[in-house]
Amino acid sequence: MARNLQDHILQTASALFYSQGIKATGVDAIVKAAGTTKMSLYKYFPSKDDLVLAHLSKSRDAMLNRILAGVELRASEPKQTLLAVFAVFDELLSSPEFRGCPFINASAEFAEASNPVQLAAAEFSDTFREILADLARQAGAQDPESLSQQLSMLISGAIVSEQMRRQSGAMLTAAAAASILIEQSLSRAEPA
Amino acid sequence: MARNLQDHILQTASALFYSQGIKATGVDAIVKAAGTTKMSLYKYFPSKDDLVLAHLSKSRDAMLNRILAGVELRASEPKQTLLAVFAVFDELLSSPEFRGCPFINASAEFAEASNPVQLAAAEFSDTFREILADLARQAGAQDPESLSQQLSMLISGAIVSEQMRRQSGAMLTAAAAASILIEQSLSRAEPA
DNA sequence: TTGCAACTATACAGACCGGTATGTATTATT
DNA sequence: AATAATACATACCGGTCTGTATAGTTGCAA
Repeated sequence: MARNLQDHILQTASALFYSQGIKATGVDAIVKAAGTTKMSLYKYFPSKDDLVLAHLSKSRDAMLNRILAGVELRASEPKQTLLAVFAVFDELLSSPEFRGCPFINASAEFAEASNPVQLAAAEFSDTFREILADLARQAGAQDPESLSQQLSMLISGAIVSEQMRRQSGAMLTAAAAASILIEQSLSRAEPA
Repeated sequence: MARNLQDHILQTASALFYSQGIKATGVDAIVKAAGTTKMSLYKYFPSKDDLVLAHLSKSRDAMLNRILAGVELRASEPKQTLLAVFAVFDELLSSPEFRGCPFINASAEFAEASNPVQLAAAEFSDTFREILADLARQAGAQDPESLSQQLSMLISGAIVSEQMRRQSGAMLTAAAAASILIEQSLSRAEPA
């Protein structure tokens, strides 16, 4: 199952952090769930904080890969490519394991602005927006920066909405709004 | 300053819960900040959970009052009334004490779906959406439910965006998107 | 077979958590 | 002056937290 113990511990911790929250998950619980011992855990991760940051890094990579793969899979005309991002997130929200965005949640759990967890969350947020901005630019949007920020806010909003009330179809409603905003931005960008 | 001790304790706790997070704020810290003792705190709030729920209830009332007052203050034509909500939130985001939405953050801190904190957060979210839906209905929107969900998602999204990166002007960008969505919804609602 | 590294088992340190017990000072009411 | 309510002071409880120390076990390789 786990090629090496370090990965196995990280994977176990990651699942617990996401499903129960980071502060709510003790090291003992991780050790028990992973079927290992504290000594082994602390061998690979010198502190819980290191483990938390590794979890966020892993989540970051998984999320970005999933988005890029989904976009590539559904890629067609420019507008549909942007909407493909919403389809990817709609899949995520539909999973019974969905428990919100790991970065939004982590940002809420660790309040101090200087905390490394906050920085990791902010960095992911920026990267995601840049991806959207690139897609918007390729689609020929009038103001790719604004459009990407708006689409990213719709997605974040749909995530927290779905987190509070499941099966609300939030991401589809968000996609409908996105469609209108994209249309506007593309039509205004056409030269006369 | 504090007319009675109970209010004073709640106010102190509320500020700490919001600024540092709920789980990160211990009872001892609240007692110390309020200049009182544990015994007095536990007289009025039988458990920390009770204090947390009181904090959310207080935040709920404060937030709803602020929104309604802001809307009434800026009320003019229907569309501007909806956009007034965004102006209220832009004010909130501009405060140096801003640390995100108390309910989104609380929802992230307490993961279990059945937790009373989750229920309080969901209830606020619903109430807020109903207010937006009423305004959208009064404005003559084509589909007030969808529009209100979209506007609410833009606002939540702008809040988390601003939480991760301050001074990003997220709420103004959200308002621009809202303006487009409102326009569309109103124009489509006009009978031919 | 010996040796070594990875891993396990378990106990513990020290701090902090929410919550309680006991007793005292202050103030208002009667 | 007697009583009752309110708040304070302080010490303590059991439990949990992150992190460490010590010792035993396994498996593989020379």
